Order: sequence, then C-alpha cells, then structure tokens
Amino acid sequence: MTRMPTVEDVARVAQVSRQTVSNVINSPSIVREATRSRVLAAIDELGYRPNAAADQEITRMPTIQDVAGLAHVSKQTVSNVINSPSTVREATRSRVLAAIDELGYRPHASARRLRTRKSSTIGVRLAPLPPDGISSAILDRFVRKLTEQADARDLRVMLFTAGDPVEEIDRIRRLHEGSDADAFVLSATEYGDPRIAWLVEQDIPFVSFGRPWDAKTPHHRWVDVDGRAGVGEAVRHLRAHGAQRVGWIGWTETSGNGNERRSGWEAESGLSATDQRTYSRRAPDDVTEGTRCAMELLSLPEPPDALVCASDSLALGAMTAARMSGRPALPVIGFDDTPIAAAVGLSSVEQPLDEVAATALALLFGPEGDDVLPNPGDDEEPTNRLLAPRLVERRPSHLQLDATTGD
Amino acid sequence: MTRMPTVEDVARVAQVSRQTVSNVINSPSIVREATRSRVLAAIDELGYRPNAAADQEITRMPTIQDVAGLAHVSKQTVSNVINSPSTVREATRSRVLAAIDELGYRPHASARRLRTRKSSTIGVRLAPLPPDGISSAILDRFVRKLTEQADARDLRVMLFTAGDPVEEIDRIRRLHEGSDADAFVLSATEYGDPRIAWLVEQDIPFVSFGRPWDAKTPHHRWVDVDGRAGVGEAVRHLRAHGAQRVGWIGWTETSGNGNERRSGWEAESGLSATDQRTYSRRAPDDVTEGTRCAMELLSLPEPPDALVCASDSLALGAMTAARMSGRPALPVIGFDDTPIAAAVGLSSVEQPLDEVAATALALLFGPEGDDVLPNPGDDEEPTNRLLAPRLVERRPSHLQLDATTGD
DNA sequence: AAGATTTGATAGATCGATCAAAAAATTGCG
DNA sequence: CGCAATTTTTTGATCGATCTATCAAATCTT
Repeated sequence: MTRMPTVEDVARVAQVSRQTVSNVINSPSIVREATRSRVLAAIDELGYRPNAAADQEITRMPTIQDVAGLAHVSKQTVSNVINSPSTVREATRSRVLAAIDELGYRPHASARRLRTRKSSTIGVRLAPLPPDGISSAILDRFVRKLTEQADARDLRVMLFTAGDPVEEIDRIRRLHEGSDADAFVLSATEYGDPRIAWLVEQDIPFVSFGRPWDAKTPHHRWVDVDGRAGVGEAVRHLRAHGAQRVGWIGWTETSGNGNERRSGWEAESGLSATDQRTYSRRAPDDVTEGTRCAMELLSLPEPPDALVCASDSLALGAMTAARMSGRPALPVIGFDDTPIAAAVGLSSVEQPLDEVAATALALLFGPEGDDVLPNPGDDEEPTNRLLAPRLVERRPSHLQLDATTGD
Repeated sequence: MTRMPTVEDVARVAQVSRQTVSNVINSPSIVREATRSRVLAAIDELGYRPNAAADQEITRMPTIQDVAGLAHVSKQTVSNVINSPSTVREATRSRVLAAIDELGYRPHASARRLRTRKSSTIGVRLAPLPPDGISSAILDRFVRKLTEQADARDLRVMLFTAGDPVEEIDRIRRLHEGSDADAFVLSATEYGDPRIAWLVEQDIPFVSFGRPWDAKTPHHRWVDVDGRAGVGEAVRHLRAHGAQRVGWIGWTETSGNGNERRSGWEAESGLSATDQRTYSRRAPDDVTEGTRCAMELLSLPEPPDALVCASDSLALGAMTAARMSGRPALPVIGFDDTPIAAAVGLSSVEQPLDEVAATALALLFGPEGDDVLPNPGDDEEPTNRLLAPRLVERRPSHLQLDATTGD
C-alpha cells in the first residue's frame, strides 16, 4: 500500500505549509534559501514527483476500462456483458469474457452502488444479549439464514448494534441517509414499538421479524412464526399420547409472543377455565424460574402429566424439576429448539428460520432480484406472512443413558 | 420510488427498440406512421419527457454541493469541515455545520469509498453450525463484540457464508476484488489451514482469531485465547479447594485447541503420567459423549473427585453423569462459558471476547482509525496476542434448588 | 515596509462504474 | 436492391464525494 507521496506529505516532513512546497517547485526564487533546501531534502527523501498521477503503475485493480481496452470494445459494452448479456452479440461477449477472465476483473462495488443508487445491503441490528438468555440465540441463527439467502441474491448483510429502540432509530437513520443500507430487518417487536411508526413515516424500506402487537401500528411488511399453532400442536401431540392434564409455564402478560403461545395451550388443553388457572404459571424467562414453577405444579394434589413451556429455558428448568420430583420421564416440550434442546434431548417447537429469512427477503425485494420494493401503502393487500412452526420430538438424553447403562 | 420513465421504458411498452423511440422524437419523418403512433401513445401513457434529468426535483438526498450552496462555500470546504475540521476557520465551520444540520446532510458512503479507495468494511465468514454445537455460539458472540467495537471506529462488519475453507477463499477473493471489504477476520483455524497461506500470498489484509497450529504457517496477524492457561487455572482452583484427583475430558488429537487445553490440565493436575492416562478421556464434542466418558471415570476404583472438560457440551454431559452416579455435588468445570453454562449453573472458563475483538481491530487498523495496515512482513516484530481467559465460578442450579426446597 | 510564510478557501480532476441517447451495423421485407 | 426497423456498439454525462495543487488573504520576519 505504498501510496504516492503528495504535496501534503512533503509539507509535513519539511515542516512547512503546502503553499511553500508549491512555491519551491514553481517559483523557487521567492522562497528563502534555508526553507528551500529543507523542502528539497524532503522531496528527495520521499521521492516526490510533481505530476505523480502519470506513473501510478503500481498494482492497481483492473477497471472496466482495462477490460474494454483488451477486448477492443467500449466500456459500456463490457458493462452490458456483465449486466445485460443478452444485448451483446455472442462473438463480442465471449471476447469480453475472455478479457475479464485474463485480467481477473471484478466490478468495483462502491462505484456501482454510487451510480445505481442502491447499496444492495440489508441492515440488521444486533440487540444486546440478555445475561442468561439461551433463546436469544434465535436472532443469531436468523442472521445466519438471512446471510445465506442474501448471498444467493447478491445482497449483503451489514450488522450494527444499538442498546435500545431509540438508539436503533438513530443508527438506522444514519445508515439510510449515508446509503449504507437500503433496507432493514427489525426483530423483537414489542407492544408500543416506536421503530415501526418512524420507519413508515420516513418511508425507509423494512420488514419486521415479529408481528405488530398493537392495533394502532401502521401497516407494514412483517413475517412471524405462529406460536399459537406451534404450542397447540405440542399440546395435541401430548394428549394424543395419553396425557390427561397438560400444564403450561409461560411468560408474563407483557409479552405479546408469550400471550400468543399461551393461547395455543388454552385452545388445545381441553381444560376448564378453572383448571387452566390451576395448571398454568407465568414467570420471567429463566431456567430457575422454570424449575420453581414446575415444582409448584408437580406438587399439586393431581399433578399435570405433561408440561409445555414458552421457551427452552423454562423447559430446561422444568425437566430438572421433574427429575427432582422423581418423575424423570415426565414429558416436557420447550420452544425455539435452541442448541441446548438438542443437547439434552428436549422436545421443542422449532421456528422455520430458513423460511422466515426467505420470506423477509421476498417481502423486501420481491420473488427475485435486488431492487428493494417501497413500503406498502395503507390500502395494499396484506404484505405479511405467518409461518407454521414444527414440533421436534426428542427423547431426553438422561433416559437414553439410563437405558444404555442399565442404571 | 416512482422513477422517471426512460427511453428504455417507452421502448418496452411500445414494443420497439430504443433507437426507434429516439427517432420518433428527433427525426419523426423516417419512422413509419403505424410505429410512430404506437410510440407516441406509449410516451403519452408513461408521461415520458425527453430531458427528464432537469426536473428530478423529487426528494433527493442532499449532497455536499447542496450544503456548500447553502453555506456559501465550496464543496471542498464542506468536505474539510467533515474530515479535517481543524483546517477550517471557526466562523466558516459553524456556518457549514448549521447548513449540514438544516439539510440533514450525510456523506454518501459509496461515493466516499470510491474516492478514498477504502471500504471501511470487515468481512467475517459465518461457518455452518454443527448440528449439536452449543459451543459454536462463540463465533456469534465474537461477531457481536466485533460489531460493537467496529461501530466505534466507523467500520462496518459484513457477513458472508461459505461451507468450507476453499469456498471461503473464493468468497474472500470476490469480496476483496470488488472492494466490498478491505480486511477479513478468520476464525476456527485448524491444522494445515489453506486460507492463511493464500491470504498472505495475495497480500489481502486479515487477522485470524485462532493461532496457527502448523510450524510452517507463514507469519501473520493473529489473536487467540490461552486455553492452556485457562484450564490450568481451573485445575489449580479445584485442587486449592481440596480435590485430589482432577479428571480431564477433552477432544480428539486432531484439534489444536483441544491439545492446548489438555496440556493445561497435564501441567497442573499433579498426577503421574500413568494416572494422567487413567483419569483422562478423549471424545467428540457432544453432550452424550461427555456423559459416557464421565461415567467411565466415575466407575474407576478410585474415581476422580472433580472434572475439567474441554467444552461446556462435554461438561454438561459430565454433570448429568455425576448426578446419575449419585454424586450431584461433584465439581465440574467447562470451557467457553456459553449461555447454557449460566443457565444450569456450570462453572466455566470464559474467553474474553471483548478483548479478542478489540485486539483483532487493533492488529488490523492500529490503535485507532480506519486505515488498514498491510500484512506484516516476515521479519517484523510479533503481530499477535495470546489473551488470558477467566474462570467463572457458579454453583450448580440443581444444588441451589435442593437447598431451597430442602429436598 | 517589503518579502517570506502560513492560513483559509477554491477549482478542477478523478475514483469506477452505469445511464441515456445517439451512432453504426445488421437484418427484414416488398 | 433500397429503405425501414432492429440489433449492437459507442459517446458523453453523471452518481457524490475526496485529492491535488493553487490562489488569495492574513500573519510573521527582518
């Protein structure tokens, strides 16, 4: 990266102003002798040459112009070969392709973005990790899927961080104004989310992973996973295998997702309203809370014979409680299918993140291509999708081992 | 985003070539009547106007020129206010800043990158997730830290995916040639890693998270965590608390990291070579493998009274084994301090990812700034750092609950 | 006070690509 | 063949910023 020295560099070394350097070169007579020799020394030392532009024969990346020269066509034709090959005659095209290959040419991403006025980049905010969260890995896994799918469309995923929604708004504004990203993916929408209204008002293209939880949220694109259906499936599965009283351990009422998931249990549990109160608990998302709630439920006169939980964290705690109460085989089902569920053999409801990512891109960019679609107007047909999760059945690893070891 | 219609659009609608459209406008006489009227209809329908460039007064983002106009200075001065404020007089500067504020101006990232020839972007590959890996979340957490630290330097983190090192090389080449990223962070280095030699040869700036495991790996920048020291600390801690025979469950010999971590145990265990063979096991990184190995060790005539594992996965399995063998209080220490460790109350050795990220950036860009430093030459002083991990002590949650419930 | 030097602001070129339109070459048809 | 129409290629402008060198005004020397 040995850049050509500039007047600026010479000035710094000789400890004079740029103007003085210029004078030494163009009208040496007006510069005092001492200064002049100091400047000349600096020029010598750095190997500065006035019109340095000419000899930048340093290993420059080939440009479209170089390709054009080699293939004996105009640079526009080279551009066409790359961007709309069908408009170029076969003979010409192969000649240009050969030249591209020979030089190892690749279009300069920034130049292209400047001209086309699109960055082909999707901004994704990484929210801070909650201290004990094992579920938050969902975002990480979603980002992976999004990146994979984006690669296929020649889109890039750029990450940024922000501590809270307000800070996120500020970051998005800057990224958008600087044309750093031309679409954004929101995640973890909540009641009274300020981001959506703002983005809609600013007309910045986005899609949210998570449905709006407020009736007054403006119309926008979103994709979400149907937690209610997922939990419902889990409960039906347990009952089909003989469970009579399926208990529920969920989140507090402030969580839209939590209420949604709980409603799936309510609908499928087959319990009376009174029993529903008896066999359910609400708690923060934490392993020890899961254990606590499960212990409570299991010490009822008629304890539940299966448990469904709003998260793998709670479910993991519930499994511990089950073992502690001497019921290691009690069926427990979690939610999110985090790696830990696979590790301990916990059944869990899996979010189809592949599909979520694909849908998010489809909503933003259409079925294919990398032109971002504008945010939908109020009157437009639905621009959102609710995807069905899938129950992943597993056999708890402690039971597997019991079997293996005969213990 | 209602773009002005172009000749291209008109041509498509009228189903004629662009040239014909041009002729209809400029020399109508040479176009046959039927064609001409079809083209005119299309022009009308789209509301096409020949010199549309003039009236693009649609909400364009303000440019440096707009700011210059409002502040009555040249655009170069505006640029100076942004990039080297000290060279601009106070009065002028505040006038320009006011204009910037009023217009909500923000430099166009791509234009700047094109001119400055640097993308200020770091490329990071997301390796595919191993099916059961709970440790692989390390990369995700590292990426988070890297993004945070990069934000502070006005650098961007761009993700890409690749299935294997060879594919990764190809992706890096394309991203580098297209000036999409000007530095890369490698992770998960392994024996005979082909990426490093290639990057060094191509002179593409990079740093690897993970030291080279081969003697013949060329000199390059790297940062890593001292697994040996971390495990050593864990073993010392256990022995200081009375453990006589600390066992080890680690990975197979093909893992550089695994061998490194094991050596920490060997050094601090205080066991004879024979006992070391007795009290250690090698296995793939998997929870059930951890349980299996731990069961073996615990059924020895003189079982170990504490266990240290190469990963949280193995440690989690070992905890299960301990409970199954009726020794729920057996001290177990894992590695990586994954969220799951916090969740179940497993002590673990924590990698200082904050520091790893900061060091990676410092090696790539120097103590501050966003100019990439070239790869170091063979003779240069060490350009790598080995960071010390930290033991996080926890009390197993099942024990906490035992205490609470009196069970 | 005249000349040397620095500070402040500016003009013009340039980064590497695509867009828009026009020109040139080719094809089709009566 | 001759002209209209199409296909292929080229010219010139442009995206929005920074780089380079220089001019102009202010400040310092002797």
